[in-house]
Amino acid sequence: MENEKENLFFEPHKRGLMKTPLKESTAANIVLTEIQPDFGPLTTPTKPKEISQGEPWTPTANLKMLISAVSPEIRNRDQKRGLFDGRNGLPEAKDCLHEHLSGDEYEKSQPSRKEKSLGLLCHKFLARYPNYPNPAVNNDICLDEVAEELNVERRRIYDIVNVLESLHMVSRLAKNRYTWHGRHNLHKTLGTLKTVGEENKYAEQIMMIKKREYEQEFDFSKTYSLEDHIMKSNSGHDGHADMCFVELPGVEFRAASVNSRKDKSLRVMSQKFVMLFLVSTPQIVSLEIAAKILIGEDHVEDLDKSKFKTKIRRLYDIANVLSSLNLIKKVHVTEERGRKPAFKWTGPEISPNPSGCGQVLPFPHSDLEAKRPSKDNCAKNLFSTRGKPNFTRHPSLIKLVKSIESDRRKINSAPSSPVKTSKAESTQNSAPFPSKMAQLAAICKMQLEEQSSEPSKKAKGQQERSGHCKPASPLRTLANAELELTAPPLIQPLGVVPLIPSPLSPAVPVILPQAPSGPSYAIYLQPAQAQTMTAPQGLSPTVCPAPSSKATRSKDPTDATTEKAASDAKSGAPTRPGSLQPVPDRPGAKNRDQESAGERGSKRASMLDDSGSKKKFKEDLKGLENVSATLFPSGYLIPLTQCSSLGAESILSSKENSSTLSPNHRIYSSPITGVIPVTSSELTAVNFPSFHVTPLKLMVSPTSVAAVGNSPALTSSHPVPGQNPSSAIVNFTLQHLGLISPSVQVSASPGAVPVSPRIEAVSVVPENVGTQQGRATRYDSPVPGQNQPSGQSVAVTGTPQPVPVTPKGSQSVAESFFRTPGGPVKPMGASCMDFDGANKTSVGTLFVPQRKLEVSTEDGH
DNA sequence: ACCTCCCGCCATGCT
DNA sequence: AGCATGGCGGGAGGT
Repeated sequence: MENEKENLFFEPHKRGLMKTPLKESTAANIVLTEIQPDFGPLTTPTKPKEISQGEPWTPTANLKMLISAVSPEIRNRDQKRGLFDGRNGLPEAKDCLHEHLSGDEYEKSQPSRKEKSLGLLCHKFLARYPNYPNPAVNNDICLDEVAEELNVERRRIYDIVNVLESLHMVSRLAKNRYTWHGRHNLHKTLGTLKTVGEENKYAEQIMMIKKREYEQEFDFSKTYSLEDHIMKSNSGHDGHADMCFVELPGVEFRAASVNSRKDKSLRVMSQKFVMLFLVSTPQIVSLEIAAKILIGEDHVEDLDKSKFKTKIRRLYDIANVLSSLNLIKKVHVTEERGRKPAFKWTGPEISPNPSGCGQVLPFPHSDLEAKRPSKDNCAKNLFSTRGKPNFTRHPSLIKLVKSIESDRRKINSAPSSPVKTSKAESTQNSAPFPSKMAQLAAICKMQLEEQSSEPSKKAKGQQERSGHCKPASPLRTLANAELELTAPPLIQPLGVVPLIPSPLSPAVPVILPQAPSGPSYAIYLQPAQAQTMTAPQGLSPTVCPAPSSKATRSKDPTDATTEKAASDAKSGAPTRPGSLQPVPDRPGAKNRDQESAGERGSKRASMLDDSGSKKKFKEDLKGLENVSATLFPSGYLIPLTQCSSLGAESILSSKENSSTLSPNHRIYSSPITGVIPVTSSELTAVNFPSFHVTPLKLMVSPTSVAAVGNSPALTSSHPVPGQNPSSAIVNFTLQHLGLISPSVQVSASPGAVPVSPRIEAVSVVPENVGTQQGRATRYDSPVPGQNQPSGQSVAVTGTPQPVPVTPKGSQSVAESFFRTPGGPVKPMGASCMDFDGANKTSVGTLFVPQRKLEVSTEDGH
């Protein structure tokens, strides 16, 4: 197991390389490996499924047990696998299954549709890689391999990868090969997307559409005009930009070039979709609106139903992936008309600028930087070369890029012939499975241990793992070590943590004392994930406000808090491992290097021009700068001391979520999934285009409320293990932080509680994301148990605890702070990045709808 | 009956 | 031509 862990942590892709060691771990793995070769899908195997079945579950019996416990379905799978294991011919195996199992049984054994969901698949996928991979290692992803390991058709992997690519979490390296960047670039990417979104006036478009709709309700004639209006406007200036794929500095190109094909595609749609969240005040976007806007861009004119339908389908695909990343959460917005599916942004708040202050990209750039105000400057100063500008790729540029890339690819691809590797890697299977196992285990663990007192330990363990650092592995590089070290501190709950004085000190041994406090784990895991994990089980910390709140329910907010925490956890979860970690790494440095920085730089430079349009950034940035400065002078701040960490987290979290927006926003912004923006203005603005300003009532379901309450701070603050922090505390904290408005308190009762005067009736019902289940662990999970009992480690990830309050912000914060490109030091940039948002805001404010808006989060289905 | 969205056909475009 | 990508929408599972 250890080996596996190491491998996993270090470099996911490496696993393939590492495989050998992995194999050792389990005989089964070996078998799989051997078997796989037979398949010999040099080309892309059409149906990995078969293959996969055999492979995946090699993991330890313990894990299996856990998993089985978790789900009967899983159990069935295992059974199947067992059958397969022996076999060389998959078909035969299947037959056997059929024979052995009665029709019903067989059917049962068949994974249900849910099990095949893209969200779950994405979770599995994500579990294979660390949120913050060590750049030094090559984190290559072989699509074939992954498809096999996950037992899905490659087509599905493309869906996931395309979305991840849109976020620059992966980049195409060559045919069949992608490089995993994890979340290193995420913040930056989001910043860029936000900027682009602003440029495109998405917020305005949203408002227009809403307005239009609103009007339509009573007046058809108007509708059209409005629509046309909107559409035109959109298509007009923005249209062009929209079509382009927004690239990030370090990561992007290949994909685009490769895919020059259709820039609209899932990738672009994904980016646009994300932009909508980033620019809208409430950060809640309904599918309907998103689809309209996306269609509008392409073809304003026809809102053809079929087209709309197709768009919606795609959006679901994208949403599933984003949900798995804990960036969004499914909610329902209820308006007069009825209830509409929508998604709420649960990711970090982002400043308009390319966030990456010191981030990742080393390439110098120009325009963007120049434009960028302080943030960028900060980044620049800190890292001269680094600030990468973001830009939208211009079609014209694409060709150039392509040629360049093609050359590069040729080079890259040659070596890569994926197939073989994959097989070889197949060995990895062990790894992958472990991850799965880990996830499952994590879930189980969470359930079992929710209440266990040791969360902190687990967390630590997980953290390390998650961090992709392999705990004991000799392999670790300093960087990793640093990461690990830093990460934990950040992550850990305020109270809990100990140790490492500062993230900066890399030398410090990673092991954190695991305090009994539960929260610690929360830290590791990003809230979002945590949630996810839980949710599936029904544990849903988030969901159940009541339990969490028990401590003190004095205010509903508490409950809300819980939810939030959960949601946060979810959101954070993906990141968990790394999220907190301060990864000093320079993301992708390696990869980049491989790619030829020079090319990129040049490309980018050219790109910059294109992107150059973003003057907005500057403005935004300015605002952000101020904010950031105010909030956190420097990333350094973050000595992980408990106290400090808490403060930082809270702050950060609040920042992120609320982002730049006005104070009001903060409240809303809270990562909490269900949370509804308390502030009436924001909500109204976004949601309701209506011009009339009317006070709205916010109806918050308990859950949602709970969510509100959850603030990262809380999480961090509460050392208490799994249990939710007392609601009172939470409330206090939140309020204190500004996450929640005092007025907002949430009531436990299911009924909605009027929050702000303005809001008349907004009810939020938390829905859990469908995928929640699998999410839990990522990378960490895979390794069941090195040091810790397998279960524990897993648990960390998945801790179901309801309240793990990891603040989203914490994650982001951590990232920003730690991420110093060069090293530990990167104060300014990070800080800058995180806090931005204040300035922007709100177009939406304009309209205050009289309508009532209800936002409900779905609990797990 | 509606919401989701899996599944896989088949177009597209690179090699 | 062969293969990698991925657009697309039928249609089915879930609720």
